[in-house]
Amino acid sequence: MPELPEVQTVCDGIKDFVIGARITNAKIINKKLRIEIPKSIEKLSGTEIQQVRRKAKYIILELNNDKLLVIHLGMSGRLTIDQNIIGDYYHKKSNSQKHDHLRISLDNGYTLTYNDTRKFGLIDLIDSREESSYKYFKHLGYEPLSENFTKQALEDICKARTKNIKATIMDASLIVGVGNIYACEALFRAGILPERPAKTLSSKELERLRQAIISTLEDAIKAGGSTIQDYANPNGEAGYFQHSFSVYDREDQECKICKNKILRVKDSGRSTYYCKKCQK
DNA sequence: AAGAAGCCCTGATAGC
DNA sequence: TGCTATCAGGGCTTCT
Repeated sequence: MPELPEVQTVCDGIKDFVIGARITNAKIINKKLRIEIPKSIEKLSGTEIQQVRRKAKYIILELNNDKLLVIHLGMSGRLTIDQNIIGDYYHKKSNSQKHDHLRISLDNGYTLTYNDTRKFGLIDLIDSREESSYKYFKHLGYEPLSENFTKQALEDICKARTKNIKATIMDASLIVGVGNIYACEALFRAGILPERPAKTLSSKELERLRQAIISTLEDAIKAGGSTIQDYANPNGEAGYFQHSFSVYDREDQECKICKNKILRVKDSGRSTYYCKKCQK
């Protein structure tokens, strides 16, 4: 379940291995994902990867042919770096090959593999000039870690909104990158009940929430940073900041602040964890 | 227009 | 033991 911090960690982790490298071979192993992997990806041999960046929860590889390789990890997607042994001979040690979908061999001896058991991810190849009009990008909301995500921005989002605050901050057309885990964590950190309609939050509460969203994501990125090595390590696996979750997946356990039991409720099919005493 | 529900998928787990 | 039912969840599509 990668969210923004995990996606950022993956971007940071693969950078050293792919930037400046040329693709020697791109092989689609299983095209079935959220959308079919376009065949055009197999014609990328000779192309250089110039930059790696994140947009919402998408990973973007900038190529030197004015194309962007767009990757979304969905629920269970993984990008791993393995070392080729001889030329294109592929020696994968990091995890099972069972759900491999795409394998990109590079001229520096490394192989980038996309693996996704649940097939909720996406891999696409688009023209760099169409980035802003791309179907999956054009409706994206604020980047929470950008300067655009101001106090005023969050107030405008919530001003007349009747749906609850948790669903609001998880809505990618409003704010990107905040999934179920970090929505629960940020609301706990801000001391706000998840089910409250967005428009009932005061200006002061919204500012507390904004700062909680930012700090929760930043802390998770910092924690992820210490596991960057693992992405390069064939045996490694970068995980969540899970040792420090305050409420997520802690039903019936003690609240770290007040010792009351953490509660779990279902909200539009998603589990929501919170502390009834610490969150108002 | 906004919000809620449905759907995609597999593996882990619970229930019989 | 081994089968079957349930659940998890991001994000798009469809319905209200």
